[in-house]
Amino acid sequence: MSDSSLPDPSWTVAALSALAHEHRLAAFRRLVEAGPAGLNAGELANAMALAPSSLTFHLQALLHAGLITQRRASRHVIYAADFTAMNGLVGYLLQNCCGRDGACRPACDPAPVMCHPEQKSA
Amino acid sequence: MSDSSLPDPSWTVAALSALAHEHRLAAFRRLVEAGPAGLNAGELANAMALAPSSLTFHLQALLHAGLITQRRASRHVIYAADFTAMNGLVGYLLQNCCGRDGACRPACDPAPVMCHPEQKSA
DNA sequence: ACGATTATTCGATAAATATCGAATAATTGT
DNA sequence: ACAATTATTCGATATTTATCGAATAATCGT
Repeated sequence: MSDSSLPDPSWTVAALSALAHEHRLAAFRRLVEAGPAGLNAGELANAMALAPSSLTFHLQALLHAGLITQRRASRHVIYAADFTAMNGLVGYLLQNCCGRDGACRPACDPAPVMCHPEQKSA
Repeated sequence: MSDSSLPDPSWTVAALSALAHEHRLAAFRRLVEAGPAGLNAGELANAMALAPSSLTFHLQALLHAGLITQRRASRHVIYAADFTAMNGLVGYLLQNCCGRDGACRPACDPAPVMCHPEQKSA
């Protein structure tokens, strides 16, 4: 498998823009930390010192770029990182911005790694 | 080994911002294509339909973020992609935005790859 | 030294982004 | 139904970004 359909440049720009902000990168990192369970808007706004309306503004940017998902649980709205989308973004960068002969390829470095991720995915 | 010093979040935001624009992503991709030899400002401005002053504006953004290098050759100014910097950016995303158990790891997929880039780096 | 070539800086201007408080919507508990 | 809780939308405003033409700087050829 390996879905292999790479994102197009215009989506990539949207995704990069979404992450290219201090607060949004921080929020996304927290959501990555939280895993599929996600975090609600209140927890997030509380953790980062931000007005609720400002946080919503940033979450909309991430949501619109498809990097996070949104669901409702009673009166909370829960956000979670979309790892598939992030996967697409990293894939795009590796394939288009790192040169043909892998001039930049940190991915395999940190561990011996046998190059066959499990990809559990929920 | 493995330089291991990861970029800090604030540099990461700068690098993401630099790439988060249609023209800059396109320019960077061309520079990646061109490899260490690079391209001069004129070739770049010509290839993309952009006023020279506008291109300079975008190249400064990439340069300031450390994603490209600049050197002079007679009356041309030649820009080249900095693969080490790109490496750092991808490394940051993989380590901080992809979950602990590698929820997003496309890097090892495309090729068998033996993970030893040359990194000439003049 | 002079004109031609190449690129950057300098205004000026238009457009997009980020911020917040106040008003509105959605949901729950009583 | 009503008050309380949680989150979003709606202005209003300040800041940053992007764009271009014109002026300046740097280098080359002759």
